[in-house]
Amino acid sequence: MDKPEGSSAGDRPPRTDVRARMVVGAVRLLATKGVEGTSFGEVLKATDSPRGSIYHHFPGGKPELLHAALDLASESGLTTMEATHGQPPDVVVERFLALWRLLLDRSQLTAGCAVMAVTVAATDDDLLVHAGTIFRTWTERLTDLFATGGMDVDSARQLAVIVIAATEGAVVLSRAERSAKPFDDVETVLLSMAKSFGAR
Amino acid sequence: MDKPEGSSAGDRPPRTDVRARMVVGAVRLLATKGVEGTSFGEVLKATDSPRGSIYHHFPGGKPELLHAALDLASESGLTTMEATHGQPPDVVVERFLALWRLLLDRSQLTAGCAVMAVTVAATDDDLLVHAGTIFRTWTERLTDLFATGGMDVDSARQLAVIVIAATEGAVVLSRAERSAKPFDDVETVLLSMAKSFGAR
DNA sequence: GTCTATACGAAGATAGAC
DNA sequence: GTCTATCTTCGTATAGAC
Repeated sequence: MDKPEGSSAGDRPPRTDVRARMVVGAVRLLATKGVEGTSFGEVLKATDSPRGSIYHHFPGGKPELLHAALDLASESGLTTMEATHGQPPDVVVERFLALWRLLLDRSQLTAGCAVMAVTVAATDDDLLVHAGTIFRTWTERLTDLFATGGMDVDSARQLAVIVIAATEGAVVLSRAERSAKPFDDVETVLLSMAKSFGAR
Repeated sequence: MDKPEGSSAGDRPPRTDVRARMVVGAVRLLATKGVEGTSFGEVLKATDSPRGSIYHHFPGGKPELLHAALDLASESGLTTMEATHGQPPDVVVERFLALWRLLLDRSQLTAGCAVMAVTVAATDDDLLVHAGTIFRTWTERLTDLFATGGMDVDSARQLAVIVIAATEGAVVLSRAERSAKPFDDVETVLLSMAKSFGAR
């Protein structure tokens, strides 16, 4: 996980990876404390990064950091989805939900979705558009997977949208209520839905 | 809720209502700009209130303002629900969705849910608990309405949770994507669900 | 009940040394 | 590439006059 820190020629770049660490930290902070709580100070403290390198790695300041965090969050969702290619709809739904359950479990119900955090804070217009693009991409990807799994396109899109909306909402409910129950209930309903939808 | 503060007996209180205006403004700001954007400065500007009266009306400072905003948001949801007492589940769902659609329409897709905004920002523990209580209360109330409408209690609770989760999520998606389509899709699915659930 | 003035700290951002 | 120092803006909060 750490760098070789090579010396001579032909070697890999120094790879301090401070930037990457900061982006990961930003995603985590967004998920747990929102945009407000994702100050450079907090990111630095959480990732043990040198203060002097903030504007070296992020000349665009905080917006650039947030955009980078959105990209990372987006990818992590997409990666999970790709892994379910070829599976039937209910399995795709199950895996998608498992990603979020893992987030809730590991954080002891203190973390949510970084993309949602940015959407809700909505300070910057560019950031809102970026978040919207991510949600749209997720929806399209899920739709494709459901269609590949045998569903007709209209049903596939409807299922994709409600899976994403309900999951995002469920994460918020479980976080606020400090209980996994809302998430469990939503999971039960979504799974049975995917099965009956899949029949079409 | 407020104290008479009167001098002599029987007279109406001065009713400047500055406090009430500020709370309404705070709810709106929370829904559109999140906790970060709901500074006293913004609230004052938005509600055209006198700066000097902030700590007169809210001795507890910003947390007190946010708690008051949560209470108001909670009530507005509950009021809408009460109005559907005795109706069948799909009508209850329809009315609940109509409340959120109105919010999206009137704000031209720029507003979301104030309770969610507080949950996601999660600065203060008391505020998170308060938000959780509201979600739980909404869920219980919806469950009652569905049960009264003829559903068995387990189905009623499951339907209540997914309606709230999916609606909250749909509002976020539509806001971020600047399109009512995600909300429309979720509405379609939830309504057909309420109908088939209602049969049990 | 509302005003002004002000203290205080946090956060974003820049400049120049090392 | 990282450091320190500094500037500015903003938001919360208090004090005391009107």
